[in-house]
Formats: sequence, C-alpha cells, structure tokens
Amino acid sequence: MAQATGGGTDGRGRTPTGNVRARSGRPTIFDVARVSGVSYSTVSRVVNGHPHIREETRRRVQQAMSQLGYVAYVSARTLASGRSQVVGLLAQELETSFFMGIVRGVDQQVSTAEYDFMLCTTHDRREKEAAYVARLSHGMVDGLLIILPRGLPDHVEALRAARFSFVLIDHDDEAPGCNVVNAADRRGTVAAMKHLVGLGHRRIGFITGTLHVGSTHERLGGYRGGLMAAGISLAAELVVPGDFLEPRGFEATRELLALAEPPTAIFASSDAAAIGVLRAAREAGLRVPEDLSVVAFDDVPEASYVDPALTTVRQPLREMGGSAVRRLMELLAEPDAPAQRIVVATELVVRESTGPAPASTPAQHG
Amino acid sequence: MAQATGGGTDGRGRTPTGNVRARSGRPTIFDVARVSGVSYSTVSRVVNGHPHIREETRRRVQQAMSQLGYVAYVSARTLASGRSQVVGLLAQELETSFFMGIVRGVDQQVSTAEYDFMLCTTHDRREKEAAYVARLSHGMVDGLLIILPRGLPDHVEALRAARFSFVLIDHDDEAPGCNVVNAADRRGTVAAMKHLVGLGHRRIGFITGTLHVGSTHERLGGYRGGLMAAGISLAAELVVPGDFLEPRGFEATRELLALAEPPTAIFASSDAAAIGVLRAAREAGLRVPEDLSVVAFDDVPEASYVDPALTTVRQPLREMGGSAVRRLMELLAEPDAPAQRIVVATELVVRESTGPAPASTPAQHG
DNA sequence: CACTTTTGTGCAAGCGCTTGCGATCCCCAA
DNA sequence: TTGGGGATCGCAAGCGCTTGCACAAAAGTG
Repeated sequence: MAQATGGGTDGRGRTPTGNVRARSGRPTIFDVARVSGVSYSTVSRVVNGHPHIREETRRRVQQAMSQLGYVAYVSARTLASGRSQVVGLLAQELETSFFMGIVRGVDQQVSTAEYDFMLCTTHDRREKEAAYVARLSHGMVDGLLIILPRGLPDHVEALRAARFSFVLIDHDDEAPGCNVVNAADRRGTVAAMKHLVGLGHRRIGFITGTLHVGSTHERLGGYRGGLMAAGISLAAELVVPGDFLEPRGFEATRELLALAEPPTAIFASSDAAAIGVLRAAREAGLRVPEDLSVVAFDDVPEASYVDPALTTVRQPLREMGGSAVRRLMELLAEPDAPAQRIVVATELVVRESTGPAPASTPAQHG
Repeated sequence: MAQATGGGTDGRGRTPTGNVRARSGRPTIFDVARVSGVSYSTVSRVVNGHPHIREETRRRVQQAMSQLGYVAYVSARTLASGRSQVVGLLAQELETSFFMGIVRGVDQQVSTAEYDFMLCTTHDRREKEAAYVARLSHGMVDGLLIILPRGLPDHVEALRAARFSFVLIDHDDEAPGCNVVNAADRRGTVAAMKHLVGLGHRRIGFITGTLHVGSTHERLGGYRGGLMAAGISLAAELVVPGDFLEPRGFEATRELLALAEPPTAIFASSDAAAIGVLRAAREAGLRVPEDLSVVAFDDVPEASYVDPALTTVRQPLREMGGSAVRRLMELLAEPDAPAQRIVVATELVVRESTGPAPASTPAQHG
C-alpha cells in the first residue's frame, strides 16, 4: 500500500479537513480510506459508483466499508453535492382518503426510484405553504410534488423562477406551463350524467367542490355539458356549492330537497360529500336509489362500504401519485424539459346508489 | 459601524470559507452579514435566537434577512450542528387505515413541535428496514418513530446501542427498556368479551392478528381471560390464525363456520378482518347480528360505514401517534430519560353487528 | 519509440452553517 | 480613575462529503 499504514493522517494527527475525531463515533470516508489504503476521494468515488476505478481498488474499499459499517452522512453529501435524493410532497392535509390515495401512489413510486420522500402538510395555513416551499426547495429536497387545492399560489411562481423542479397534482389549467397530473374530470362527469340520463333522470342536482380548484370547474363543466348533450336545460337552483366534505354534502342535499321541484338524482363532487347526501336522504325518509339516485366522484374505499354502495366516478389516485413521481424523476434528469400535462383516465363505477328515475315527484315520501 | 462597510470580504475578495459565489444564487448568511454590517456568526446567532445580541443588531440583521429573502440551508445547518429538526416515521406500509390513523396523529403533533417528518415505508422488505434505520439515524433525522409489526428486530438494538432516540408504536413487551406507545389491547378485548357474553354468547370464535406482534397476543390474552372470567371453557378450534387483513378474515370465518359446532359470535382482531367476516357470513346466508355477532378491533372509519356497522374496540390511533411524538420530543430534550411505556385507553363501541345469541344452533340458516 | 489518450488516484478547496474561544465595549463599584 | 464583569460580537476551525484539477501510470498510435 502506498499510503501510511494505519496512521493515514500523514503525521499531522488529523485528516486533511481537520477531522480529528468523528463526532458521532461513526466511521467517515476518512476511516474507510485509511483502512483500505486509498485516499478519501477514491472512497467517495466508489460510494458514488464513478467510473475509472480499478476493480481491485473498488473491492478493497467496499470490503473496508462493510467491515467498518460505513453509512454515508446524508447532510454532508447534500451540502457538498447540492442533491438530497429526497422529494417533497406538499399537501394540505392527510384527513381525506383522497389525499391518502395519492400519498400511497407517491410512496410506492418513490421507493422504486431510490428516493425518499418527505411529507409536509400545511394544515390549511397559507403561511406554512410559503415557508415550506422556501425551505424545501432550498436544499432539503430535489423536487416537489404539490397538491394544494387553492388556485395557483405565488410561491409556485417563485419555484418556477428558481428553476426548481416540481409537479402539481390535481390542478388543472390554473397552471399554464407547469407540469401537471390530473384526472379526466370532465369526461368522467359526463359519463356519470349519461348514466343518470339513461336511467330517465331529468332533474339532476349538482354539489360542487371547493370553488377555487380546477377540478371543481371541470366537473361542473362535465355536468353542464352532459345535460346539454342530452337536451336538458340547466336550472341554476340545482347547482349548490360544496367543499368535497361530508357535512357540507349533507347540508347541500337538504337545500336541494327543499326545492319546489327537487331533483331525482344528485351528483356529488366527492365520495365524502355523497356520504353526506346519503345521510340527508335517509333523514328525509327517501330511499336510495328508489327515490333518489346519487352519483359520486373519487371511488375511495368507503364508496363501496357504504349502504347503498356508491355509484361513483373512479379517479385513479395511486396512479396519479405514481405518474407525478415519474414525471418528477424525468424533470430531475432533464430540468429544462418542456412542461407536460398528464391526464389519467376516469371510469364510472356503477354500484347500488343509482336507479331508474321515479315516475312522479319523488320528494314526497310516504 | 465597526465593520468594513459593504465589502465585508476583507479585501481578499472572498469570505472566510472561500465562499466566492453562492452556488444557487440564493443568499447565505455571508450575504446577510454584509448587508447588515455584522459578522456571519452574529447572523447565525440571530437566526438561532441566541441571547446576548443587542436589540438593534438583531433588528438590523432581521431586516437584512427579509430584504434578501434569506432562507437557511438545512443540510448545512444539520451538518454543522448535528441536528436536523426532522423526525422519521418508519412504517411497514401505508395501505391500511390503521397506519394512516397513526400517521395522521404523528403529522398533527409534529407540526406543532417545529419539526418536520419523513415518512419511510419498508414495503415489507426486511433489508429496507435495516438500511433505513442506518441511514435515518445517521444524521437524517433526530429521532425515530417505529411501527414495524414483526417482533423486535436487531436494528432496534443497534439504535439503542448508538443511544439514538426512538419510540416504538404498537409494540408491546417485546421491547423491554424501550419507549413504547400502545393501546390497552387486553382490556379492550376483555370488554368485548364481556359484551358478547352478556348477550348470551358462549361459543365465540377468535381470529388472531399476525402472530409475531405483541398486540396479537394481548388480544388473545384478553379473549382467553374474558372467557375464563365468565366461566366459559376455551375451545382450541375456535381460535384461528389471521393477519389483520380482509381476505384472511373471510377465509378464517369460513373455517369457523364449517366447524361441527360453529360459534355464535366472532371476534376479529381488526376491522379489516371483520369486514371479511361479514362477507363470509353473507356468503353463508347468515344474518348479522341475528345469526352471528361480530366484534372487531380498531374502529377505523370503515367500521361505521359497513353494513351492519361494526361493534368494535376503538383504538385511538391518532392519539397514539401524537403521544409517540410527544414522548420523542421529551427524549430529544433529555436523551437519558428512563424508558417509559405509554398505554392509551381503548373503548368498546357498540354498533349494529352484535346482538343476542340465537336460541339454538345458528349455523343452520333458514 | 516518442507521443497522445485513457484510466486511476490524490489534493485542495469548497458546500453553508455552528460554536468555542477570545477580544471589545460598556457600566458600575471602589 | 481603575478594574472587574457581564454583554456583544468576530474569527477560525470545523461538520462529512463532492469534485475540478493535476499528475502518474497504462494503453493506444503512427
């Protein structure tokens, strides 16, 4: 061996950077270098799989590493290289199955890509969003996945300005020029409308999602388009605002059922909201689907558990999460790739909550 | 100002560490120092809220920071200080509501503690566990939350040896001397048994969880204890192995119903398994609860959605996650605190899936 | 066989931040 | 006026790793 045997700290009692004693007692590349009789940079190259390393050298180093139980110190590597091998997932919350579905897809895909992921939830606080974006994009993660259902915030613009790689999930055209993954909301809703119309429904209520998110508008567009295609005129009172959540679904349904001429079917913009619809129907003494049909959106697991099981537009959440990760990986490899919109297909799943429209006015139970 | 005005790089054209030009274009503490006319260490102290900073200095620095839009570079800070302000959550998967409940509790609590968290799933691969533990504990995170339902693996021992702070969730006494959070499984199961016995059930089937996890044995203990307390003798054939999941719950129920003298009630070790029980009962033409009562464990959201809604032992998953985080925070503040077991209460939630035992043999439907 | 290329390795200089150790400054008792 | 002792702040030395550059040795090239 060319190097000083065993000592390796060239007589000055310290490694080049003054690494007299490792803080944690854990071995560093210097220790590995000493044991294997090469320089620390060679060790680094072996660790990172660089070319131009003699096979025997590589073997010696690897043997020293496993002998010492060497594990790279991630922060140091990140600091030196500027890459962290971590992607961030910024979400508003984790409460709903909707988010969880996406998170699962992300998790799965990330793990196959030799990346880790950091889950950050803003808990609906706007300041936190900005703070996270700033901190994460500044060295903590290499790329960002963003699911924030509130229009396109300024900090997304900031990310773009900083040429930081990110992809938005379930944001539609609010983000021109951004990489986006979303579902075919409109098409799915149209399919739902066709289904209801085919069952003879003419008055169909619509409970929207949160208003500032793109998918809400897509679904509303699908509703209108679907009805118009069937030659049914739109009635403004049949569209009531919602927020994707159960309580509001319940309320909204009450409003719809209180109409002079109540709907015979209701489309809810999420499964959760539809569960609220079911509850309101039960409270009003209406049977589903005999008196009232309900169609939902998402197809989270609960949709098939409830009674009656929900007819719903399936949105492949896992696939969306997975696609977003794949796209992000592409971006990390080629940061200047042109933006891309990925639209995953939706599919109407017919279960028990829809049926033929009742002959006369259905709201008068009894 | 005592310092060189504006220059700050002492004429050598570079900062002390040779920071000629920031890599990312983002401002560093050196930039802040230059603008505010103090040394970089003072900036660092302001950032970290150290005492002994003159109020006016602090103000000047803060103003410079917001003027420049300074954001700390986390890896550098971690490298220098040895602390990352992130905690890791190591779980086997994210598929079940059980995990998700805990994750939500963790998320919530972590966010109130000025920490971030990194979610790592091992996807059931043992090598990944060890790799994660090594990497995470080596600088990536300050502490670790572990939910790995498979006995107490060696790497937990390694963590302890390295004096790394961690807390186990839902591991029971397999981990002597470790900080653990778990639910009162035994007590909850006993309550469930008392409920069934009170309804007149004498032959009660039991579908276990995965065998190598502590809570499985606790629940089994509760089953046996509960029956014995009621003076009911144990029948080995009534206990069938399960794995907490729906398909196995279905299978196991088939086995139980095929017995010469089938049970009038079944306890499933998780809600998911109980849903399988329900399916098997339906398949066998049995009505729940008229012909067969079922009690479950967990009380995830699905439990109240299914038909009939499940009578189940509620396990406060969020609270468990939250408690684990709180405990971890304590450990981070005081690493040598003696280990502690935290047991959160369980509670029997009676819904629709349990009822009086049928008069005669119930398996003969019709 | 002198002369580029390619391959293999080492050195030094950082990455952006924290922190121990002084050096100053200021205030007040003596 | 002196000292002593905080309160403030600066400097240097690192944290553990990556990487451009230099240089040596091996391998082509005409």
